[in-house]
Amino acid sequence: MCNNAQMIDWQDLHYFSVLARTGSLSAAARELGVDHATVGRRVASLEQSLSLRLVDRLPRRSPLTPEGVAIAGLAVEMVAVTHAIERRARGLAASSTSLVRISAPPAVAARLIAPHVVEFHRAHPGITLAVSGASQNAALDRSEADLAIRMSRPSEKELLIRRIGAMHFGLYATREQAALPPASLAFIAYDAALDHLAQQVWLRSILAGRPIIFQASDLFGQQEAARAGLGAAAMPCFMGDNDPILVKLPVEKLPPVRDVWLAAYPDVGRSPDVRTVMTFLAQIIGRECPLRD
Amino acid sequence: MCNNAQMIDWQDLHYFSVLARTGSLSAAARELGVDHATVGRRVASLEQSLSLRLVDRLPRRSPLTPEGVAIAGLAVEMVAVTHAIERRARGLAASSTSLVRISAPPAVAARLIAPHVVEFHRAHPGITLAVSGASQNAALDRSEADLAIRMSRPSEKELLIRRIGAMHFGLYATREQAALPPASLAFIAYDAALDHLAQQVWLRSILAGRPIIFQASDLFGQQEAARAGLGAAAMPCFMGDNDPILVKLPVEKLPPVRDVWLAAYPDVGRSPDVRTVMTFLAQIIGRECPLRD
DNA sequence: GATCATCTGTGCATTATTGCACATCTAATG
DNA sequence: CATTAGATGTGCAATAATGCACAGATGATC
Repeated sequence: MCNNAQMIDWQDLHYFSVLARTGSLSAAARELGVDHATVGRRVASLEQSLSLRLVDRLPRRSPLTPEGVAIAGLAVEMVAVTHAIERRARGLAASSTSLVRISAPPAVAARLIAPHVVEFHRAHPGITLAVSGASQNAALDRSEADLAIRMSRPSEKELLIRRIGAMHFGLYATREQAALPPASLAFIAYDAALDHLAQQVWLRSILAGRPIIFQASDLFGQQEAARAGLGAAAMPCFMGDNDPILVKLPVEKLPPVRDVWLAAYPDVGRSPDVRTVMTFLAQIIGRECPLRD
Repeated sequence: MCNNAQMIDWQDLHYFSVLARTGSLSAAARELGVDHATVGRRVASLEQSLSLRLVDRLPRRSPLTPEGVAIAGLAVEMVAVTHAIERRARGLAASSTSLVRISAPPAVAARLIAPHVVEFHRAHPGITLAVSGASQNAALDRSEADLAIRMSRPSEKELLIRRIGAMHFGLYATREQAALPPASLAFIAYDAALDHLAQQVWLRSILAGRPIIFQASDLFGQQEAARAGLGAAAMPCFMGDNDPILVKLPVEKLPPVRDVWLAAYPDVGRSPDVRTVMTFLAQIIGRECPLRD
């Protein structure tokens, strides 16, 4: 009923140990990457847990009380243990540095994932990413990939499946092409083998008698052709919007939105490395292809 | 930009160390007093921080991986340090056990605070409470009390002042009295020295020619008289509602609501013991006299 | 073999924590 | 002595963490 005497929150001890070493709430806050108010509250919480005053709060500094010095002397040991844990963890991770293989549609692999791999690796040196942009679906059941990004929901029941983004499409062309009378616009599309794709169906539905004068088997080719002024191409917004040469054209019919799915087998998905990568992918794709517009 | 490689949250380590010792999320959760889902998330968070898999998650148990055993072996040292901190803190607190003196209106002291002092002391053996129910306001500036509970807002600017409750009043009598025709009801009130109190003003406003046949200088006397069937008394709801003999009567005019204030000098209010007591009082009074109905 | 108790995982509502902005104070500097 | 920079404390909005309820799985028990 009386909640004041709860067990110590170890994170309170952590923040206190940094305050003890740095001498001020603000300096501790900078080192911890939090607000100084948070450090103040955490230390106050520790004082309540211990029923001890650890810090004299003055307007410009927060020197430790004698009791605070005593507790800080013990907390220092926890700092040492934490550093030992981090070193040990790095050693364990390095001795079995993890390879996580991702299969994704080529544009997603090259334009959404690849640009961010550097920062991911910097944060997680123990994880190596292998990103395959093959256009056919890699077989997860044969361990050709650990993670798969798909533009349609995988049907296998035993997979862990997560919807991580919504890909929006638009019609893009150069400024010169965009300035032409609409009736004289020409189009760039996939070849017939990909006529089933939602964005291809959509593109065909807005032709209104206008010609497709170039067919490519992938988006990169379509993008290059559009950039060269050949005509208008249906593209994911993350490609079109980030291309300084291209502009989005107004259209009579709403373009499609395709869900982006992330799939993995459960046993693989339990691995913390794979989960870390899943989180990273969800963040990257969620940012460029948000679930809500 | 990539948040996955944050510094370790020490509380994650804490939860992991309990999981390591107890063998299951549910057992760890019971010991920690949290939900098993919370333990699971905390351990997952630690795994992401360390980029290590610490636990094999099976449907009914969560055995440690070899890496988990290694990290748990280090985390045990943090457990030992935490216990040492707690013992040291208790020793420091006992060597200067704190007396915190509270001044409060008599009914608040006796009926709201006193019943909960046992549990407070159990949780905080290093703090002794002295609760004074004197009806005149103890002087904080002369250190007659460390904390004061007041039914009107203290006017001294230099005090820390906190509104901790809203006291509601009602008219209470025995069931037999309540069954009488309203015109024949008699009343119990304070004596004239307390005519300025809001609840006394209210009571006089609803008399409608009916008599006050008993005057008492405090609420206890009024309560006992009401319990004896003498008539109806205006009382705080926390007294009337908790008295099995009394029932609340319907009234034509809304009874008053009086704010409950907690006051202390800032230097005293910085003491963690005093703050602990302030939190306790705010909880107790906030529960019986909530700020919002 | 059926049933039950207890475990883990997850979506969503609720609660707690944190960040932000501002006020106030003080030490350092010119 | 005036000004400035940087510290702490606090109310409130925003965000994160937690609890709850439920589903599904499994080991123990009958």
